[in-house]
Amino acid sequence: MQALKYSRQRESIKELLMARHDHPTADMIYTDIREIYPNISLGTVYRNLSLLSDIGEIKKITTGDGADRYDADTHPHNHFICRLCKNVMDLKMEDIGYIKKSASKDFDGIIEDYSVIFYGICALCKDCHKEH
Amino acid sequence: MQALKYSRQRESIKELLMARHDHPTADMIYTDIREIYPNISLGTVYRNLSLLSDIGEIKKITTGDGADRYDADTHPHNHFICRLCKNVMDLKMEDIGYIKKSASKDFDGIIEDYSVIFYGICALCKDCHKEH
DNA sequence: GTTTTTGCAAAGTATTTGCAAATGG
DNA sequence: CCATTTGCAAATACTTTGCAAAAAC
Repeated sequence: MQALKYSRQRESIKELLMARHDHPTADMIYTDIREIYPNISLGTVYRNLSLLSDIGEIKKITTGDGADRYDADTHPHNHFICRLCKNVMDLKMEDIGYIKKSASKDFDGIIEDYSVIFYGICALCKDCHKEH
Repeated sequence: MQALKYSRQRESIKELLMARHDHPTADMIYTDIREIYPNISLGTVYRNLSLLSDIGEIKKITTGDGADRYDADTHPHNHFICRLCKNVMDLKMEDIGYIKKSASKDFDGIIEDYSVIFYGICALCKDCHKEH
């Protein structure tokens, strides 16, 4: 039975993640957190991101291209990834939670969760024909 | 400009993928295809899966846990992943293509595509309380 | 004959893990 | 003190790549 003990590193990772909204990778977080804890290791960052994700305090976003991203916003919302600049952004759109019911309808198992990612070209890349 | 040349290996990979519906990984395909082409290399499998995916003949499924899966069925449909047995299965459900319109509504960029994955416990794992 | 594809091996990413030392409760 | 977490380094998992030879056209 594993009791959770406080750690400054974990706290700092979560704070950092709550302060930004660009869905950073473990490595981006590692780089930033080193300014506060210069000796923190990448392994610790990965371990804490996994742990926070397991207990539901953050969300892992698997993009299908490169490293996983992390998001401190656990409210139901969807993401968009620009195929040019690769930025991961929040999408403002109406709730589509009912697709879960839709999926459950003729299914014998249990649908617990779902994740949606939209792909395309972001506003900036659309206008400039280059990456951002 | 790159012209596409026939290759038996590529053809075989596509046939194999069309014959099965379990969304295999590159490595599973590699193992199977070796019974036909014992000298095929894993690199060739990866290269062809990428190529087929790029030209839209197959679909890559990124699961967020382990290797990517591949699917020869390119019709719009959604997938379910059991968090116990990790199987990736097709979901029979009504079309939810309108979430794309929903996402486009207040978005300045271009939504080209989307992918949905449902997570939970499959019927078999639900009944047996163990993996399959 | 020129271009594309292959097999092989090596390299490249992303992530996890073993372990002794440090920290938390 | 005992359990958990850390830093470090090594290991692992997955995928891509350089290159000379083979195959396609």
